[in-house]
Amino acid sequence: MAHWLVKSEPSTWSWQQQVEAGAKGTFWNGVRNHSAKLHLMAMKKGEQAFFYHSNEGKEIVGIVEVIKEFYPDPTDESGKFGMVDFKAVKPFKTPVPLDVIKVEEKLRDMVLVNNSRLSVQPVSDAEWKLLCKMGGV
DNA sequence: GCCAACGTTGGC
DNA sequence: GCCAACGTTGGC
Repeated sequence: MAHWLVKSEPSTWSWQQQVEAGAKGTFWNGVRNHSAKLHLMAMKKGEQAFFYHSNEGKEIVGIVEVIKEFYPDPTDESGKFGMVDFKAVKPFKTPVPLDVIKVEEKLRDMVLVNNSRLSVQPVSDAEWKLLCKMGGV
């Protein structure tokens, strides 16, 4: 099973809001990048992703799960992009900030470190396990 | 608030 | 189809 990492600016959509959305979750729209779109399309229901706060916090704050696979984004006039639905699974006991990820040798190949602008990215099994441990989950 | 990195756009 | 110019993202 694949794992992922999604980014959001807290001022746009925060972890807190994701939690408040509850079990029915919410859509994840706004992706207008083809690499990110390909990752969204590859997601399967039940797969999990890290929820990362960009700009403010710059840390992984929790885990979300895919509850609806890729479907067209009605707010995209071009019709090229789409979105998935996520629900919050559980918060990190200890959020893992970017600077900690950067200095951890095992995480230095993460897309988050090397291509910080990609808003949806894959996470390897090893990275997933380590980050869960670091987050106290 | 600044600026580097990246993606996209548009002229040729 | 190439590449310069521009806009956006996101770390600092």
